[in-house]
Amino acid sequence: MKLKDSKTEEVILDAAKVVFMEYGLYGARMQQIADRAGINKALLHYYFRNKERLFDRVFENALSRYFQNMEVLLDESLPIIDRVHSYADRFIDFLTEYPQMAIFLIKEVSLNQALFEEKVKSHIKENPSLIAVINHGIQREEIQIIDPMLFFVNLVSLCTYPFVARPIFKVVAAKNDALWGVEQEISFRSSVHEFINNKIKPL
Amino acid sequence: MKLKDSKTEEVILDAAKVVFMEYGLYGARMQQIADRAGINKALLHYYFRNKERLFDRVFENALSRYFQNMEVLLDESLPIIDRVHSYADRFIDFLTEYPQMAIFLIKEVSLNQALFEEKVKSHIKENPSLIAVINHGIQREEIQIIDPMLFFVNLVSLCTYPFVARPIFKVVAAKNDALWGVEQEISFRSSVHEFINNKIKPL
DNA sequence: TCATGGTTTAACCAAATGGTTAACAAAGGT
DNA sequence: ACCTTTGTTAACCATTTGGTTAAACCATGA
Repeated sequence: MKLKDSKTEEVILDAAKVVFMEYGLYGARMQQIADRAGINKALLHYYFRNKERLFDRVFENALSRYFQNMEVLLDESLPIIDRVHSYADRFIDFLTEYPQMAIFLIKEVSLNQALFEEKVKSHIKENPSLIAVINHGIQREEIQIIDPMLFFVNLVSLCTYPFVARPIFKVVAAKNDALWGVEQEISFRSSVHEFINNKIKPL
Repeated sequence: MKLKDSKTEEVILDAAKVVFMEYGLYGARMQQIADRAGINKALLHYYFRNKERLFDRVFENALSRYFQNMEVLLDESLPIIDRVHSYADRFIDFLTEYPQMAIFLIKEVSLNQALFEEKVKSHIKENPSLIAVINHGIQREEIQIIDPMLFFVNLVSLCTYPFVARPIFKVVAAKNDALWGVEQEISFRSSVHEFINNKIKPL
């Protein structure tokens, strides 16, 4: 028998994404998700059994997106330093498109670190890691960098935290008659690339 | 009649701090707080009327602590660049002592930005701002810096995000046979100071 | 010692919430 | 037309949870 090719599942996932992103696993309400999806609450359970399973799916999708932007690192045709610059750009692109994603990950990870580690491990196995690529570049004597892990942390911090703490920065900016918004995106990006150039020395 | 100088209020606030920090306003349970404080749940309401008021007190305390470390900036006896370095150190000291504080602020701010702005405004009025101090230094031609607001965002990102995303970084580090923990604190601090020195030019 | 009033508790309540059930609608195969 | 499977809903249930109440507790001043 042919199944009714219902879009319901997708509609639910979309709604759940929005609600979970904003309120987290505990804060989100099943009724709220059902309302946003325009369906009866029981349908949520019909499709996803329970809240946690629904959340898992949303979280899994978010994680996929989060790791998707790492693929640039594999492009062997580019010098490593270019790949790092692209990586940073993709990272910022990604966060510009899904600004809540970072904070969503942070929030849930801080609540349930074990679950996160389990979920991330499979992704991390399939995906290239910036650090591995850098280490490879060092071994091939293509680049020089003091501490790859520290570089990674610094870089990701520079890229991510402005999105995570945007509301805080907005208040601070307003207080100081400074600007902080889309207008600053270009100089923000430049500052990240400048940081990369300061840290990675081509040989 | 003399009031029993009860420490109950303080005991409750301590317990509430821990629970709210971990689970946030919505995730925290009054019973959980009462249990941790070793008292009856009704006492919470006796002292703080309701959950939101209790949360407000905890949040207010956290905010005070958060702004406390800004006082270095006012020490006119120091050159501005030294004050910035001290500011960064205090910032990291603070987050080392209260690692959950940053993520706690972020989480609650993202849920209720209006409330945060209201609460922060009073603090921000009484406290010096790094940006204001830097602007002052530029005007006095003591230092040169391209974009104070951008510098502020970059600096705070470098200092804060490693604490916010510590669980994520730990997983990444483990995957790459790298280290990320207390042992790296010194080189982490150095990287922040290095960033400051790269950006601020004394005249 | 005992009345007073702040402090603390057990028991309770109403609302919210995740989840279930049973009935119904729709759609396809025969 | 009729049956079977899938999709959808309203009504319901059990539990959780923030909050209330009334009574007990206990230090103190008279």
